[in-house]
Amino acid sequence: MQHNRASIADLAKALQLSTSTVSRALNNHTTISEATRQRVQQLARELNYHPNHLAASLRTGRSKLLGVLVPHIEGTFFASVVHGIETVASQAGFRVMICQSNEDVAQEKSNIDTLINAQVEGILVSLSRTTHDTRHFEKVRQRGIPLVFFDRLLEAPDVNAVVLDDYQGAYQVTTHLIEQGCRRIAHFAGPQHLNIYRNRLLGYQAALRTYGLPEDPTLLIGSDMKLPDGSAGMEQLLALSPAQRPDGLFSASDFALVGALQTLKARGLRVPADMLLAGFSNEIFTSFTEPRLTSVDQRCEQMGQETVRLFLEILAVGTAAFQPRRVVLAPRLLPRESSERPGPGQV
Amino acid sequence: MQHNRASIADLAKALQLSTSTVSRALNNHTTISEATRQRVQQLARELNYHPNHLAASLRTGRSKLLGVLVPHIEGTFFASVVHGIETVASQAGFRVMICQSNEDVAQEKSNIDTLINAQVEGILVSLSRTTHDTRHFEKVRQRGIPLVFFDRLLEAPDVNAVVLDDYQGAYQVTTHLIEQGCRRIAHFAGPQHLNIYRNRLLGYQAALRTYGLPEDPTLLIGSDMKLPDGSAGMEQLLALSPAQRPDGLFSASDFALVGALQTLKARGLRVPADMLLAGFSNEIFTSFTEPRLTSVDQRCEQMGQETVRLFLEILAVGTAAFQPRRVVLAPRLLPRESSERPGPGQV
DNA sequence: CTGAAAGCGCTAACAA
DNA sequence: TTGTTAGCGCTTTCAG
Repeated sequence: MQHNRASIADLAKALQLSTSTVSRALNNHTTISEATRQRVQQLARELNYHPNHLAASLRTGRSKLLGVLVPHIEGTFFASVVHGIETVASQAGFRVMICQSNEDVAQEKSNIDTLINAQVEGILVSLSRTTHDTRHFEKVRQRGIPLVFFDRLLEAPDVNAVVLDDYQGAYQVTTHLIEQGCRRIAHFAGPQHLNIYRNRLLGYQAALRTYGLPEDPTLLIGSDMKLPDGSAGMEQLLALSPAQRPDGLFSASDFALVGALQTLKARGLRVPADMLLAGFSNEIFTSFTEPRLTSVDQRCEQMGQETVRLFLEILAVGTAAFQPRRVVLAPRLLPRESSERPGPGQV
Repeated sequence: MQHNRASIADLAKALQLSTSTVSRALNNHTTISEATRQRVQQLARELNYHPNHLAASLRTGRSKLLGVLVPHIEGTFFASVVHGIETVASQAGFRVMICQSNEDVAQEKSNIDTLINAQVEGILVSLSRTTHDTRHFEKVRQRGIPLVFFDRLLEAPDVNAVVLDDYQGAYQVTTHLIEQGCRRIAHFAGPQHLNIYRNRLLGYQAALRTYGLPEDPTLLIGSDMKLPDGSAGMEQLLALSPAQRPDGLFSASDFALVGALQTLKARGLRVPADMLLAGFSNEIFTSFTEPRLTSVDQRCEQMGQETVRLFLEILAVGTAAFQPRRVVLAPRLLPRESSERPGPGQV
């Protein structure tokens, strides 16, 4: 007992009991006398006993470990989703193991191995930006480990997933801009192999069609959605002839939107007087800029919670028997100053 | 092999070898023939073999697991520190288990248990805001588990820690404000039982003394450092008589500073014309506000990296033998528009 | 270079 | 209600 690490065997010896009895007492089994239970738990406290989860997991085949694989945890979105995941997971007695792919497929692959080796009972994943196929998830299926995607995924028939209705969110925000008077709305689109950016583009286009507005390809700018991409995109838009210049912008990312805003200001243009702006994700800073930026809430916490719930369902039913399901969350438009129709009293 | 989960025993049987030989082959032991090694690794690949870390850890007594306990992962700071931790940890072959205390001592306590039970080989921790004593870390010491604090800690003689020189950072930023012309500088201070906020206050006071400026208690406002606290604090400052009103503000948190900025603007005051502002932490949004906010870089990534390095050192030397050490990182002042001396040409 | 055997700490039949 | 026994998958002496 070099380091004061008592084991069940230690307790058993000290109390003249068998290890099984001690184990049962510690786990509050029903088939144990109250007296023994008390004695055991008392001594456990005194000796500062801590169960060895490794050993228990190995024996039971249940690690009570849940793997989470995200592109990164910077920014509001993934941090909040992870928070939602932890809340529900810990309620269900699961510990969570978080891995970051850093938007890199290679790391995503090796993280999958790490999680499998750690014997997680399930994997919750949001794909990296550089992931174009999901063959590396085959081994997860093969092993019968429940797999649930959230937010970012590759379309496939039989996947479990929790996603935001990005199409609907984009449709709403675009409609909002139109109703505020915009007629030429630009769109900053993200990598189209990712469902989220594709759906945001589709929602944008659908809204234009609904209102009979033309889709002008010069107003559609694809990028990686970082802040500098937004600045560059806006430069591109401002280079257009006055007739071609948009009166509104819907960016699929708040970061790119801030870049656009900064460029507009640097050029002496005003928001919303000269152009209306709207983004996506409701990053914390959208309320800190001037003007505050209209955005779409992605239900981050709820997404995390639902993802775990879906995992728990699969676990209960069994991977083989479970009918793959997709949970779709409703987005929420958050109109702010950046998309307020310039009043008649203004210049 | 219900789920295609091959074990060493399976490989051994298939190859007519002993499990020990297979184990050695998989772990690239030297005492193994190249031919056998190839055969084993080949089959392992074919059967999609994944080692069971649980079993290996149980046997070797080395989990290769590192516990990280943070108040939360929202915001730039902790997310970046965690990133730094993961980088160095994974290089050293450690997996990382992240727990969030949600700024709650009770959760901090139970997280400690979780980590101990998971058999982590070390614990890296930044204290929750509600932690006033560290008795719950006693069991970590008792078990001889290396313990390293970072950023937030309670002063004690024998702790291992990696911290920013908050005193120096505060001293620099306050000096900067003074050099920009401020004579009455307010300070938003955080909970004083936390080293970081105490040291920031001390640095602020030291700078005032250096320049012979009086310390006016009406300019010192303590709070929880959230955004609304900053708004309230600024209300309080603006309620002062013109003679008492400060011409500069150093907030120990960027969030509170944004609150202050918003209140100033709402009252029709301008920054930096009417008041100079500076914060701490270099949150991402400090570059998104108008004006951009002066802040102090906390070396987040580096802090994470150094914390792991210190842990690895302790692990190498042994907890008992290791002479507790404190690593202090140098802050970096980032002057931005919010603290630019109002030029003579301005109103 | 390879094999036999023991055991990490725990749980769960089965037996008493 | 408690004890006996076996074994989860792996590593590691010790022997050959």
